Amino acid sequence: MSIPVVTRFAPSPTGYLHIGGGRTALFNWLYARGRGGKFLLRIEDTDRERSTPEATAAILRGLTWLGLDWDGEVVSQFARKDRHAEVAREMLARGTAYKCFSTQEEIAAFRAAQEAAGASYAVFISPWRDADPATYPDAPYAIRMKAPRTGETVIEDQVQGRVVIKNETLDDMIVLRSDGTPVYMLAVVVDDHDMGVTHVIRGDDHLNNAARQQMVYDAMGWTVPVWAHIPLIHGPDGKKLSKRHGATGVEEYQAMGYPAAGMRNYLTRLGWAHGDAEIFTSDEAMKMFDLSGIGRAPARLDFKKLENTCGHHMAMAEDAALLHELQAYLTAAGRPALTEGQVSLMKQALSFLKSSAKTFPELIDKAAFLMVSRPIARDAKADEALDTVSRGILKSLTPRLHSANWTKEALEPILTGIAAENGIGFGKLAAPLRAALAGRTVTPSVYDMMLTIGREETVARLSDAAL
RNA sequence: GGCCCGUUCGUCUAUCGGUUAGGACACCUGGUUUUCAACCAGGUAAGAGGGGUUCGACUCCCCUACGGGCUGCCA
Repeated sequence: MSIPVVTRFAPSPTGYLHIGGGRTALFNWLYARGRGGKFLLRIEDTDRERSTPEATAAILRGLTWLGLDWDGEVVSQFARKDRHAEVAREMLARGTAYKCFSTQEEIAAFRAAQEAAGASYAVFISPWRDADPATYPDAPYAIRMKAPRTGETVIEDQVQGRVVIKNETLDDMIVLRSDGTPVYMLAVVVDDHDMGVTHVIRGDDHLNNAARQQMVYDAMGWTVPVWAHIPLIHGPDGKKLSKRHGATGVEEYQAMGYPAAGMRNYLTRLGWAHGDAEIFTSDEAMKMFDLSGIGRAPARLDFKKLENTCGHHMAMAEDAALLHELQAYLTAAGRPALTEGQVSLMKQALSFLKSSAKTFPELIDKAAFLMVSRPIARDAKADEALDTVSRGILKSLTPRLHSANWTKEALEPILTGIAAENGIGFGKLAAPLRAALAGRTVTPSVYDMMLTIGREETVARLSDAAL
């Protein structure tokens, strides 16, 4: 009987949800959900200067769009500052931390002197580390962890393997600032411990930090969680992902019209693999997901593959759900909402539209024929397709549509018949039909369009064009 | 500067000492077709470089190069 898995995502609310953060959250979510565990959310808002409620809201929106639901209340790290300070005091009492009266000026001077001497970087060891409390001045002090100076700290990482850090390369990190506020490194450990986090899955920019955090666990006699430091995501050029690569915020992807299921699938496969599995649902991903499948090298974003993956999910989606997401997309992208009439037409059209669209903008574009109203504006190519001969054919076609059953089976012989009578292939007939029905020459199948808009509208559009 | 991590087709990756190095995206060719797409079939394409270890290395070790991270009273 193993302990239930508890994972967490702990972003800093200093901006939107970064795509890399989204993937980190996704991995934590998949791992927990696939094992009947819990996935918690904690906002690391201890930096009061940079943290904003807007950023927190944006992060929550991003996670929600991605479909990553968390358990329980969102924890504010800042709100727990007293608890953090309490632990710092306990470390003091246990003798695993000490009061350091060195001022920031003194520390800066030490580093400057090191640099001036041309010496290689040296860790700062506070002179108060082993000082007699009797010598303590009546001055503000910070609390520093009394870290081991010899030996090594070993991080058994599920992704990176066994990482050995020599203790002499680490300084005695401050756990409580002289103003009494806790430092991030302490806060994470205390929070993760108090929240019962069993698996810490996060970016590998924290790999080195893990050593110092592990020292805090040891100092408090707490159980060290399972570590899994995952590589960061890079831009297409292999450099760290930044604004110049284009979209870095999760919400930007929503606004670009990628379906969330496709996004999840793509992000899951970015830096993680399970044999040849490429296209899968979230349920399937939960079953397959494991830490051992995570790669150690940073992955690059590939929009082409993202689109392809999204195309599969678009086609897999259920019409009703897809319609909802389409409407959410229109809102997110600031595009006009569907009218009631368009919604009902869309319900019929989705079944064939979704099979070939990869994104919502593409879906909308293919649905142009049901978004327009008479008189239908035509582009240049559509005008070209409606030459005199074609108009004549359309004119002769409309009467036959009045009595026809409105099914593809009934319509097909009528259209092919008209084409044959005029000695042209069906392709030649389809062009003016597209032009008449949609005002453009690139459209879904003419049958699909006719069936969707119905007899009355079809005849009206054809008559308009035949004039 | 020090320490840590990484490097298989253009991209995401499989491989866990012995394979014609597999799959997916992209690309190219052909097919299907009512346009675009989708779809089907086929093809081009990879172990950063150099040393070891071994009967045998993509796989293990070392060096170099390149990329990334950490090195704060930031998170």
